[in-house]
Amino acid sequence: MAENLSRVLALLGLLQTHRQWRGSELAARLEVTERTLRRDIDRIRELGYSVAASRGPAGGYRLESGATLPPLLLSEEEAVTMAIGLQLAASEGLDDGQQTALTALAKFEQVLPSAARARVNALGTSVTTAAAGRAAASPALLGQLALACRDGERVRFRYRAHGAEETSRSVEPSSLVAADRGWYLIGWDRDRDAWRTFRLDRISAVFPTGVHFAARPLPAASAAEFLAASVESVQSQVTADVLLRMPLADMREQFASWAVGATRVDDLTTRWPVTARSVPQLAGLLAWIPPSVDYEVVATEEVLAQLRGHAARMARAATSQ
Amino acid sequence: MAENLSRVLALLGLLQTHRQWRGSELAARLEVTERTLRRDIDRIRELGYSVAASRGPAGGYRLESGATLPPLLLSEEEAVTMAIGLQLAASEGLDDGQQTALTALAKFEQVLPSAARARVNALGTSVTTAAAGRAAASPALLGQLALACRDGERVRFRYRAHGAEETSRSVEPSSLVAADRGWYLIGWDRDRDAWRTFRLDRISAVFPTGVHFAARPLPAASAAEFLAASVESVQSQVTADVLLRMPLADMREQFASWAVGATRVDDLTTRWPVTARSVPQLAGLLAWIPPSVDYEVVATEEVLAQLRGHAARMARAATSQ
DNA sequence: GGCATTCAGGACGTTTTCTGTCCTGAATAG
DNA sequence: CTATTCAGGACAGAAAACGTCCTGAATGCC
Repeated sequence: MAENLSRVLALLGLLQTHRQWRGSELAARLEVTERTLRRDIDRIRELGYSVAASRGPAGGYRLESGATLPPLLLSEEEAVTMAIGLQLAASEGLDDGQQTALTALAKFEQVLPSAARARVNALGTSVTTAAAGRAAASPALLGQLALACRDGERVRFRYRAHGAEETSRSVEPSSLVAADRGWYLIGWDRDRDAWRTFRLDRISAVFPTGVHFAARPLPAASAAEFLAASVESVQSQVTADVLLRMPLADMREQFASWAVGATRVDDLTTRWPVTARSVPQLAGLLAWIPPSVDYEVVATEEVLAQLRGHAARMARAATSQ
Repeated sequence: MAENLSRVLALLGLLQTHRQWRGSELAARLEVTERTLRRDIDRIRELGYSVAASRGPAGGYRLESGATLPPLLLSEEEAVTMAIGLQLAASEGLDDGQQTALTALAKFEQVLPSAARARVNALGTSVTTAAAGRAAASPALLGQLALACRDGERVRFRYRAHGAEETSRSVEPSSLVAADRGWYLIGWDRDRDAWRTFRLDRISAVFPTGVHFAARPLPAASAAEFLAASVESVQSQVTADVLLRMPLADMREQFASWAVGATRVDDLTTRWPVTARSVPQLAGLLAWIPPSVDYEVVATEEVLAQLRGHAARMARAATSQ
């Protein structure tokens, strides 16, 4: 029997739900002697996870941060939230973590109970769409393709290229990239014998073939091209200085942690450096400056022109009917 | 020795990193006989996690979605990404998951190795600030308080109320609420013997006292009041119809999954219903309409006025120098 | 300074489990 | 038809787990 194993796992789970537990209570829950509990705790310690103990009344055991992360025992609720959080992190273009976000997502995709998966899809689309400026990919699709990329599994899907008929593609997926306007899949198109990029929102009816392929290195030239096409738009930044007609102290007060990097110009003016990934995002940020505060944007003429255009359009759009 | 335990855990980890594994390979990695490996697989199955096996060449073991989620074994990288994703999910106001996001975050907070935690803080602030319209709370603070709320642990911190001196507070934290303008902590102020709300960006120097308290139910009247103050601003919505000067098909094409709910008005016009949590957020969304597309906003006069004000201010702000 | 509470861990005997080494079966792909 | 891969019974020696009993030691409270 794996009585032993399941008990230690349960113990880990318990330690993760409350900060502190008295030994007697844990022993009772697990239906073992306190002596055995102590041995279980030792076992967990031997695995490298640090559990601290304090003595005396108000003492007890607690799981602490150690060298490595213990196995996470999540409720289904939490798992759903985490999966959505990951999608957000991925689509937010958390540059550093984009690939890791996808490998983590693949882990969920593999084992998430189907009821939970349904909830992820339902909640995920609403949240991700609302969230940021990027067209959100369907969570289900993202998960499926992330898994296929990770495992090197050939997929077949229907694709509707710009203005063209829908066609069926057989692709060896290589990686997923979030660009400004949406998600792209980079993969080897087996029918056309060439690397291609596919916009995720034009992909439908994906199904994994179960056939695995040997990883095919992106040729240097094309790789550069592909990455240029995607990474450029990910990393390109718009920087601007916003001169706010308000004292630095007030600005700190109202903007809270947004205020990072703001400096005083004079008693009534604050300089607030802003970086965004695109002009629309910059415009979105400016929208949050309180109505009572006047401001001025210092940026390249091109950026300013776009902002003016945007403002003019919005002014026209919002005339009373 | 807990050799046994650690091996099964390692096996679970391996099964989570690739879709499929051959038995011989797993056995080699774990340095046991294949017979023992089969027994380990059985143990995992006995725990309720479903691992499927297929025979013949190209066969192997794979972890599948079952009734319950197996313990997740994440790399530190993945954990960092996930923690940030959770913060995003929480601050994005994932309505359904707001509390779960925090309890999940608390789990991380408790066990995340300190190196990883540092990275979460560093990356987290930058991402969350850039992300959305809400003033982001420091991830560290959020995590700390989430933990204290979950465990019913009294905390002490310094608080600088609006325009007042900084004071020291001793509080029994009850819950964290994300409102439009930022995060709030609801707690019982022990010095004032009353329920209070605290803006997170005015809290500093938090430290947990280690003293636990019995959960004190929010009195109905006050609870209503508190929740009104916060939930109202969370749930209040701004709705508008945007009339886009472009055919529905084109709009679908360009807006992809954003286009949900859009309907055709005539050959050249598309109606796009938008809901946002506030006018600034609405303005932020409008910013993403491509420059070449003209549009018109149908909404209450109040909303329109705010949009006009915003547009006028931006136009002034973006004049060339 | 006592006293209750709580973790720590050695010793021991019995019971159970685990592992490797055989083996035979059965499904599957080419 | 054959090679490959999972499945699982039997067996014996080694190892571990568990409960019971006990002594220490830290801690907070009165």
